Amino acid sequence: MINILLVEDDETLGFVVEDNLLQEGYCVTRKKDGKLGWEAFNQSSFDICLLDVMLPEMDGFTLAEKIRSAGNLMPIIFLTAKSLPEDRIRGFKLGGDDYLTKPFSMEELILRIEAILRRMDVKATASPLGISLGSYQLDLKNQRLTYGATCIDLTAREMGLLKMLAERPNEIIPREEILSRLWGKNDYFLGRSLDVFISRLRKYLNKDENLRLVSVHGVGFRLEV
Amino acid sequence: MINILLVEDDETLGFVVEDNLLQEGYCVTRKKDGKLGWEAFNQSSFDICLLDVMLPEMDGFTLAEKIRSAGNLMPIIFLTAKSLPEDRIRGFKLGGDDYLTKPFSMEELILRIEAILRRMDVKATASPLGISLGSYQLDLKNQRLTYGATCIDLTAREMGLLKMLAERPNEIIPREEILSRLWGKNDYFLGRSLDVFISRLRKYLNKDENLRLVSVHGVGFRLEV
DNA sequence: TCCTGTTATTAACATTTCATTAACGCATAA
DNA sequence: TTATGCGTTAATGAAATGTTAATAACAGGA
Repeated sequence: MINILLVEDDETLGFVVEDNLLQEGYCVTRKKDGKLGWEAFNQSSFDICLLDVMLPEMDGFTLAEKIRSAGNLMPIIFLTAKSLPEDRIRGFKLGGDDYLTKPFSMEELILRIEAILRRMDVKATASPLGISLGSYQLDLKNQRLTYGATCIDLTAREMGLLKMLAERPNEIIPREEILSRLWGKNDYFLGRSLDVFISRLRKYLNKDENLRLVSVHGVGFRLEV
Repeated sequence: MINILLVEDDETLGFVVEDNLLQEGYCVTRKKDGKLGWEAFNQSSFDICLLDVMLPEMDGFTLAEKIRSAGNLMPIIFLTAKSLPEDRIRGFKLGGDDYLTKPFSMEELILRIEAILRRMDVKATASPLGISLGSYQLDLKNQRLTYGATCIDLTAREMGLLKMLAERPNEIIPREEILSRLWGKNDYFLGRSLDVFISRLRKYLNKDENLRLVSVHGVGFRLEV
């Protein structure tokens, strides 16, 4: 379980960020000013900090300095409205830290968090490193599909295709979209190639009765769970 | 034993610093340019870095960035002739780093090193001197691989590669990442060179049945334990 | 400087892997 | 029915990798 300390005074933004992170499977502690953030930091242990820069009581940079001078090297991501001069940014990045200028997309924030956790080699076994598919488990990191004790190593393309289908289950993914995203172009032969892969995935997935890879004639494919 | 990586091109200054640190009981590895420093970083493990900023081949900041983006949070002290703007300094300090303007006294340098090590004290024990690999033991310090009574002396590259694989066992390490971190660039021939090393490591590791160095076609390699 | 041993790289050839293409049969829709 | 789309298996060929040997680069010593 990954613990995140979020210090943000804006109620709306804070709620949105917290909510999204919770949905991603992270454990979030939210504080409304620097002082409360500092107290929270001292009371339990976190894996990563998200600090707003402009905060009441104690600004984000000062809080970060206190955390650092307490000997803690945990990664910090600053959320800031004003853009910073280039060399200051560079300084932060050297420290293993990062910063995001508001407004930012949650997608972007989550990507950065994941990147940092990966860099820190945190064994984030509970996060989106796998997708469960019925009684199967798709291991994105190791590019393999496990079913009980048995596991099937997938090729890069098989993985890409299955991931694409599994990310949007019970939804038609158009052939056109698959081809353009995975193959980059869309001609007759690549279309046939896709069919070969679909056929193979069906074979891999046939252990689970209530997992069907259905084709929608003339449109695309749907992975039903 | 505290390992220090010192990257300094000035022969005189480098010698003086190294000598003083040795007398203080530290273990020092000295390199003459950024590129060599980066290689050294990848080949063994250090507790702290002293980087000159102005270096041939690759400057100190760039080297620090590479170290950080390799996921390493070890403290870095920059040795610099030019003084830096205030907010840049602040950025470095947030990162647990520090900087000294030349000329500096050895006394001052040693005080800063001690201060940083004290701050890190909690984590000081975390620097691994060896990695166990099934029934093998990888001795980072002596750069050798032991299996029962027998031991194999590894070359620097063999060590760097095996270390990289062993640090993240059961996980695919992309060819691309290996080449860019260990070799610094990624062309066809270096790729073949990597294959030669993989082949050799397999030979070294074939005593232990349940230790497999698997290749993932088109992606990279995985060391399974 | 010239050796000499060590190590990394390149060459050369064998082998494996995998996406694509081919081939044939069935299903679907007009 | 007929044309087209899809399912499946097998054949093909290009690219990636495995392996061994030859060469190049390099450091250290005589």
